[in-house]
Amino acid sequence: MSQSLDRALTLVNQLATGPKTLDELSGVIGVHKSTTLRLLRTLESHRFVQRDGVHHYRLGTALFDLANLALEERDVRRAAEPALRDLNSRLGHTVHLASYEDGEVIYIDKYESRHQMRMYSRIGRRAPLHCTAVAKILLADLSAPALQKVLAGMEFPRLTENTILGPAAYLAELDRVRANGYAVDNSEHEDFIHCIAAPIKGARGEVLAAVSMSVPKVLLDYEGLLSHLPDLLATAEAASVECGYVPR
Amino acid sequence: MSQSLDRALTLVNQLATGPKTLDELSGVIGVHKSTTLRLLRTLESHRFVQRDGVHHYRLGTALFDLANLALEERDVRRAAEPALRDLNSRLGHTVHLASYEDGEVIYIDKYESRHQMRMYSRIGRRAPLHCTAVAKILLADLSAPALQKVLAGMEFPRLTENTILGPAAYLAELDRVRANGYAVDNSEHEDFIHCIAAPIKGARGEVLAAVSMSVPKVLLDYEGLLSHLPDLLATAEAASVECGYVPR
DNA sequence: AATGGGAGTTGCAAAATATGCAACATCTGA
DNA sequence: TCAGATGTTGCATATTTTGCAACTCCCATT
Repeated sequence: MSQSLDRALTLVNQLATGPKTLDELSGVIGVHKSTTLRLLRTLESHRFVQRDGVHHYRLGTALFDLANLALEERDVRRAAEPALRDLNSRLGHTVHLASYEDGEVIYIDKYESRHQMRMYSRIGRRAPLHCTAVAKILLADLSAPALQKVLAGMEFPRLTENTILGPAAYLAELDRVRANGYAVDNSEHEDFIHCIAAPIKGARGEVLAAVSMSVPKVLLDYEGLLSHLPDLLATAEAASVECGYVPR
Repeated sequence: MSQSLDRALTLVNQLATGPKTLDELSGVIGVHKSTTLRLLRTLESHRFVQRDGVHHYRLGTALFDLANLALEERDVRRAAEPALRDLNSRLGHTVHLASYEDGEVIYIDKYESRHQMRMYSRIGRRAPLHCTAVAKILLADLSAPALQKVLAGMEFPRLTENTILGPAAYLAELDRVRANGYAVDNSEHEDFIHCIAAPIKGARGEVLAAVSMSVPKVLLDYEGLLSHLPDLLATAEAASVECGYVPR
């Protein structure tokens, strides 16, 4: 649509593979080197590229600034939406997005089950800390002192016969979560529902939010639920990438 | 130089402050909205911007990719050079750049003192772990198990009367380094030289390298050396930013 | 020191490209 | 259904980009 802009962006992409000379770059976009030079100078004036001594151009610092600004701007909810919606529409189960705020875990988004049986939960509502998979994911990422503080205020009411009942068992569970990279709620909250959750990460690898899938036991037994883990983890990774996370 | 490119880059910069509508963006660059639309579409085709539902454009994921590629491409030595050269030329003292590689600390760059007395050191040479400021910086960032492993193979030969002589004292020193954000070598290596060092960090806050300034005691006493800490830390931060680090 | 080659830079004229316009399309809310 | 706001397209115009060729600068080689 805009030729010169298109060429310039192609140059930037090319520079991503390493520093290049003026002639190399001219070859890539197939124009005269004077044309390339003028494009590079404009890019340079916006700090998109910089000269690397003589004879070489490379990506400039504006990219870092922009990427970081974009990250601040971008909120998890919106960035994760396509991946979560996809998971929800493919499997038809309830998908929740939750985030940690100041000692609490809050549901910030929800994609309804396509089945009859629906979960009682609402955006904005707090998730119980001791018996939900999302809370386990989010608390597992806290620093030791922050976790201790939260733990000090936690209660462990028995809700089902699987409910984790005390700090020691809960800490051990968090260790498993960290080791596995996912969390489960094996009917610890309600007898008839179980749930798996995975972390959505940001550019620095920090956990921004947790995504979970909740399924009534009548539809899928525990083993069947766990078989969806790779799918859930892939969903979480796709959402993470949208939030600036770099896999591996 | 290239008008349309310049306008497009201005748009990208503008979008960094948050999602904008077509009309807002047209206003910023002062052209007809159809022109803006065409620029945005080209940017969109390169994933530099993306449509945020309707009515809004925001920065796209290409920025993340490019920023990360730029980081991999960019090596510390080259990225840190301007800042280090500046420090060296302003103060005239020896500046070293060192990095941690597989249990060892290696000098990867050096800017010579402008004074008569020069340090015996060479690029590519290993720095002693127990008595140099750069090693303290780099080891202080290791994970606990990695540090233990290095510590197991460390020796603590007495080189001066200030040399740290055992693992316990060394670990305590590393705690101080972490707390302070800088390290010193208070004549622990050679009687007549002392030294301060600071970390150069990458995009995820990890320590990529350490920069140090070494000064003969006859030129500057210990207090005088420490008075240069703010300058050294500013230098390290400038180099860090070049490596993708985001302050605060 | 002179020479030659490679890389970068500039002015200019030609022409391809980007632009504004106005008409049209689409969506939202009354 | 309509009004208004926002987004989109075709087209003629002229502005902007382009390639060219000449020139400079820097380095390496003789």
